[in-house]
Amino acid sequence: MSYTNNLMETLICLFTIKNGIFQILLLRKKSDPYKGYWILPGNILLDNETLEQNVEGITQTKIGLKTIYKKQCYTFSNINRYPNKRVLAVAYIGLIDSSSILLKMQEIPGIEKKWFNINELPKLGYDHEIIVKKCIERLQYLMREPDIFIKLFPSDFTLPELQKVYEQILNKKLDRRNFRKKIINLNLIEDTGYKNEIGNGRPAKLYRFKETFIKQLN
Amino acid sequence: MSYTNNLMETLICLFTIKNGIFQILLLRKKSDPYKGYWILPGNILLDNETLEQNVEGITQTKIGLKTIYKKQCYTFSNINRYPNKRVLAVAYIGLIDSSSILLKMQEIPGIEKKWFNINELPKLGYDHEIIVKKCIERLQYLMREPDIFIKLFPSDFTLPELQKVYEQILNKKLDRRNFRKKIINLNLIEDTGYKNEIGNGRPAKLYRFKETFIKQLN
DNA sequence: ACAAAAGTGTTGCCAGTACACCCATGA
DNA sequence: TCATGGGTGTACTGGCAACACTTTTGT
Repeated sequence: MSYTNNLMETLICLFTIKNGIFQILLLRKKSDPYKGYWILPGNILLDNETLEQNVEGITQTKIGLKTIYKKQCYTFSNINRYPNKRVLAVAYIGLIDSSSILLKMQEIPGIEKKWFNINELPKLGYDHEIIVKKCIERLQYLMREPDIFIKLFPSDFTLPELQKVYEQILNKKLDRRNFRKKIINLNLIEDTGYKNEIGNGRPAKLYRFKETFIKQLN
Repeated sequence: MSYTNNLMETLICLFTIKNGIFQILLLRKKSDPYKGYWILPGNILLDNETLEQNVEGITQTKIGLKTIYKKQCYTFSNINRYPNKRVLAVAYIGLIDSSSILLKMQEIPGIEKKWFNINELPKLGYDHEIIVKKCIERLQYLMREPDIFIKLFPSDFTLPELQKVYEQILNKKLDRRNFRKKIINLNLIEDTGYKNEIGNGRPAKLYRFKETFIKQLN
């Protein structure tokens, strides 16, 4: 019974939508324990930084991005979540849109990272599967706020694309007409006048976030 | 730069309704730093316990209750939230009803505790004022779920009493007729047939939680 | 009788849901 | 011309908000 060895780590569940699919970023573990497994990006908390600073550090040194939108999710404290030593974990949800990934995410030497379809997760190391599950639950909750999707989703986009995002995250089918009505009534997006020309069938209208909406986010 | 000294504490914002007033339990700090200040009940996390076990420990040894309803709220990590050393805090919301306090809460030698009206908080030690604020915000959120009030509120009760609870926690006036309609439509409570005889004016009907509702909570 | 607080009903509005047909494009 | 997927309107429902008068008690 002592209290000198409570290490603390932060973990990031970084979500995005790539090619219309809800995905999460995982890193390949290069050393034991769990060598070869995929795990969440994370880091041990240092004495002289806050959790948020630590998350920023992970973002830059392990993910290869300058900054991400993030929200604290939950703190995990099972005794045996780590082999050999006691480590608590504070999980953060991170959100990023796919065009920011393309434009801004750098490769980092020695780090193997990969986006996984949320329905096709590999076997994860540690208790990270539980942590991912909790973060998804919280994200479903966050999606009640209608302005979250701008974090996940780039301009320009079509409403069918956006609907598929909601359907994947909330894990249920939505009615097309009702969805359109709801999103358009939010008054956050506008028609660009352009159309998405790819794919079968009638081309979908391209929408963008309104300037006023983007501004008020900063 | 090291990571051996990250102490961790849990803190409990224990809320109740006493005499119709929304209150929080604070303890008097007996030693420096912040000697004489009021602070949240808390404890340093040990190696061999989870956060929840630690909260249970506080509940029993510092508050004098066997168990409480609790929910993790948020983890605080400002570098200077503690003088001299670095301590992170995981805040929990606790809820208890006033008749459980009367029947079950024990005095503990050496501990001075007191319930404070939420609008008349004394000067708090550490960053506990910020933590209380965050927990109240989360509680307002929790109150959206209509079954939370059973944790805070004993049977039997009158609807005007219950309404005052909501008004205090949500910090706004509610319409009496609409409030009654909403609560009664939840179908969670029933008329006892008795009336509250004290006070001026027309006596209010006494309600109780339905058996079926109480059962499904366990 | 009057002061004080509790109880009660109606209406309008908005958000959510269910549901079926037409439109634009590529093959 | 047909297959594919996108776009649109209407009607119903339930929850929420606004609002004023009557009832029961103690003094």
